[in-house]
Amino acid sequence: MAATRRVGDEGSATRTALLDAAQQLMCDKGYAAVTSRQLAAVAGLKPQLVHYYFRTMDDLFLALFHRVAEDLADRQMAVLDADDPLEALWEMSRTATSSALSIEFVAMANHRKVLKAAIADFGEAYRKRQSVLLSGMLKARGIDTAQWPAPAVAFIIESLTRCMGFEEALGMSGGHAQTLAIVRDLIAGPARAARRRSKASAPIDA
Amino acid sequence: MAATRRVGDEGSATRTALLDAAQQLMCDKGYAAVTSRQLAAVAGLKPQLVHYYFRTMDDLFLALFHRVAEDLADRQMAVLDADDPLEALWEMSRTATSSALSIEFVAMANHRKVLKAAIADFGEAYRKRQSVLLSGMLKARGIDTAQWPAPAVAFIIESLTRCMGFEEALGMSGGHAQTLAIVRDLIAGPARAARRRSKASAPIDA
DNA sequence: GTCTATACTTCGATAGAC
DNA sequence: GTCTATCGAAGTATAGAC
Repeated sequence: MAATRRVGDEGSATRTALLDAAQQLMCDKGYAAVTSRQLAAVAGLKPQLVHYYFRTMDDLFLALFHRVAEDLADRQMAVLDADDPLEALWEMSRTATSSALSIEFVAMANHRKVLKAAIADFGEAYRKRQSVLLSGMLKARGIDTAQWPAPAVAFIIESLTRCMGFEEALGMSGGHAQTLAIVRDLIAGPARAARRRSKASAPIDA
Repeated sequence: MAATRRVGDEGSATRTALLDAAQQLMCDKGYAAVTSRQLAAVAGLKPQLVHYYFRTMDDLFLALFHRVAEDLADRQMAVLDADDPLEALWEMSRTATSSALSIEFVAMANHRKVLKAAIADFGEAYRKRQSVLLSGMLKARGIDTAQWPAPAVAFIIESLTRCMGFEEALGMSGGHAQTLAIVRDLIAGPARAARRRSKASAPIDA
């Protein structure tokens, strides 16, 4: 019976090593490569230890997700310490949501029910915090939040960074440079953006 | 040897049935559920027939991808026949790139090399055609394409629709409604958008 | 074209010795 | 906590009869 099974301690070095190996495998070869056997091979351990520390593979993926989610939440709040918080938030999104790991988790959600719930929960919470952060940043920039609501901007930022990460991983690049230029202008602020463009006629929304 | 193996005819009804079953399985349970056994079970056939029509699972996924890619290319060109091509293009992206099938293919690219190449090739070609279509539409709307280059707009549209599809599948919704409202305004055109907003002060880029 | 039979591999998971 | 041994299930793929 499952209830009688032992489970290794949370602080164990072996447990951490298994999570590290899982993370590495997932990035390099995709989540399908994260099996108890391959995992053990990478970590230099026996496959059975995986089941000792994490009863099921679902438990392992869940533990790994929570570990990276916590790290992401920390990095999210850290943008407030930056000189230019808005730019920091954009760069944080670029490196975080577009990472191979993040892509794999989203991809995995479809076939692992417990992960789907965990990812959705964290995603919504992350989006809410992002909206709060952005709300302040947009106002500080003098941007009309009635026209550009913070939750929309949060979604747009995550969409752009996530998809660019996707496509970069595939080897695609069409439209990336031009999009980055637009974002650079928007982040730089109205004044500097205007100077960047020689003939700034007919803005899209005016 | 592989070269001596037989391969079923392209026009075969059984072959089509297998592709249909693969498509259904992929949408419902994710690509990991598309195995020769489960495939045959859905189609009411024997697993070995999969290998008769498609020597390997890679071949099957490739054939399915090309089938949906062709369909997507057709729908892409069809937007030109619409009364409002720009809105048609947006709606087409909503239903096409955000479909569960599309998501699964992107997710699968990481672990199936042949698919990665096929998806990247099609993705770039699709983006290029989309840029050409959008270039005309933006000019017709009086939008400055120096400020909003067509490739960037193409990328942005695909990012937003794809990620919204993702998140909807996960059960997320934060920022979606607000983003759709912004897009509706942009598509409706400057004049109508201005009327929609009571106090349109300080547009983000002016 | 479709079937039966089958080979081989890898998977998740458990039991029990040490 | 880590090991050996092992189970049953599911995967891809092939050979050959009909």
